Amino acid sequence: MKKVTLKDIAQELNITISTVSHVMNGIDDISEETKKKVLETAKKLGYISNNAAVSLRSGKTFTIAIIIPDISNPHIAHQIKLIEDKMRLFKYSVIILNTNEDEEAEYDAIVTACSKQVDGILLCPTQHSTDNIEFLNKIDIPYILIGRYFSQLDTDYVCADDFKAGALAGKYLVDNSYTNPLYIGAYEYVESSRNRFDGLVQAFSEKGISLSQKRFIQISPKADSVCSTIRKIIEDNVQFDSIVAFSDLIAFEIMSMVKNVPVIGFDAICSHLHIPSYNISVGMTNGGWAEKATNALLRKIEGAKDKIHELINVELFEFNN
Amino acid sequence: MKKVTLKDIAQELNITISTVSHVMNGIDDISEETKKKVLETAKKLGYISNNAAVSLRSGKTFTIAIIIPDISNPHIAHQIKLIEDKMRLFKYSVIILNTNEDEEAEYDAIVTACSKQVDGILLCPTQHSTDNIEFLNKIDIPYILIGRYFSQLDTDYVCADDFKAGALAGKYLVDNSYTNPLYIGAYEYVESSRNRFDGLVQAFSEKGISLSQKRFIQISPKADSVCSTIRKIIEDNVQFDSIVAFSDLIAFEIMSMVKNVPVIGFDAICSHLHIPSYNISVGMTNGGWAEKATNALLRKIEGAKDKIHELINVELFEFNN
DNA sequence: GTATGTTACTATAACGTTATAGTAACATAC
DNA sequence: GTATGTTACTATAACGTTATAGTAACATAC
Repeated sequence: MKKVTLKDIAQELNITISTVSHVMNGIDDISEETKKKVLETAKKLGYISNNAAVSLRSGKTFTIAIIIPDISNPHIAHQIKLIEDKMRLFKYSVIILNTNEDEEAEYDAIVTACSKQVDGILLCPTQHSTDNIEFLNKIDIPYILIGRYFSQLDTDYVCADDFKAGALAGKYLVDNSYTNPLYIGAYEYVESSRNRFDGLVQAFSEKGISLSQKRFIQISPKADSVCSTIRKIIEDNVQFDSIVAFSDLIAFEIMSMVKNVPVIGFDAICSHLHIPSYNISVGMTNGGWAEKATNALLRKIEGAKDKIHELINVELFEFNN
Repeated sequence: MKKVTLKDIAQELNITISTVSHVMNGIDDISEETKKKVLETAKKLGYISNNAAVSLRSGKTFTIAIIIPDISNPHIAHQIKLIEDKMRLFKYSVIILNTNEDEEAEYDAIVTACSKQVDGILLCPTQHSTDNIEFLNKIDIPYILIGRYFSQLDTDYVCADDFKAGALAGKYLVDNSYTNPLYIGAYEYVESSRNRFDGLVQAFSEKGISLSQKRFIQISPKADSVCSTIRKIIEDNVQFDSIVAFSDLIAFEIMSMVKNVPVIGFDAICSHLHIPSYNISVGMTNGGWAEKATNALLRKIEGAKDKIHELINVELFEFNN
């Protein structure tokens, strides 16, 4: 890779690197004439600043890391698209790190992010334990949890209102006379999964129907596990008249196996993907947490000390494309 | 952010930074005893290497940039997931930059990538012109085109076999007695869109049916444009008995508007997203270009000089979940 | 005519590493 | 007993910036 440095510009014009640096950084103690010459020469030579050097000296990288379970989930991909677009406006770049729901991979991702000297982190945590959050606190880097939070920890977060989401799904079911739902949720540590179930239970109890904890079927979000979970339910002859799934992705898989009952998902993937199918989903309004998470992290990077606890409003969508 | 440096470790053990650096980098001229002490102290203090300093000195960042039109496209998101997973095995991190099909944004993305001193770039080009490719060549950075290539330029690329993809769609249609298809493609500069149409034409001509260029309806990939394009076709009373769309995303949108004819898309999104719907799509076999693009870029970064021209095989899928 | 301020620069060190080149202490060869 | 080799380090400079502190030349104030 060809490298043009401040030194090259300075030599060409017989001035010091300091002067060139001042021009480039808009420090206003350089004459208009010199400024113009520097800018012209920079353009002529094709100068591109060296972020490594800038970072080493100034401590800023204008880079953030987004650590998420899996960017191939369209809901996450969509949120990340919005974040990247917004961050770019503020001159930040985005490093993507997938954890695949693995706690150790998450730890490695945090270390990588720190090694890259990122200015901040957006993290959708695996939630197996709170270790990695404590690690983040120890190294004292600005971060915001996205999509999932720990009720027992006082961290900054921007998440969907999962309890309300579950309650909306529940309300839809009771209103349509489905009284025996099954909830297919993520593994027990994921609070958003539990919160959605709790909301569901609440909606039913408001109508005088009590849902047993046994209606919560736990799956791990690994390959094939939805399939095998559903197969087991059918083999065990578990009774149900409706299904609520932890996510649209899971709901879609269930819908391909179970045809005769309504399946409600979460994330409202169909609001940006025009999937030609009937789909009921509870999703966030106003573009989800992307915008608020971006703003929150930028404020944290700038040193804001207030706690950010945002629950994004949700609504139920019935898609029929 | 708390910073532990090599200096801190060296001071703690009364040795030089050089020695610590050698241990950290596995340069094998340090005694086992010292190695052990260094490693222990590094762990105790929570040392994380400073990538900015490493990069400045060594010239390597172990970071690559992926520049794509829009990561919220599930097909792209899926490929990027595979790339990130693979790159991570080789200690590389991935910066994502969306161009939104905008040539200037693409230029900015390249400049950003260079400023971040990435070791290489994977680019799915906007193809408005060849300017940005020439820019990449000028700055002489390892790069591989993904998903789209320029037939008139001798750049490295890993792409789907678009001509064959179009031919497969065409074969499916003729075999099922659809003789009057409409092709809804991307704007004219995107060669993969044109190649798919050319394949389609070829498949029909093999059966003695000649398709007019007027069957190629061009849309820009902006919001709402699919919708308005289709609406116009219907208003103009254009006759067709089948539709081939440039991508599954476009196909899905069309399917929500046009119900009575088969719509064939590309990318086989349903092979990893279990969308509960009937969908015909031509997609890449063996996981797409992710794996080969990753390998190709890594080899280029290591200095390989041979040209990489890979067309990934495609097949037609009929999904019915 | 001295003090004070402004303009437009420059000089220097430092950020945290690693590449390069060195060296003291000891071992081995003949 | 000299030459050669090996082990386990160390010394130094440099990567490309920016932060900090300076200064010469001129202008203005009273």
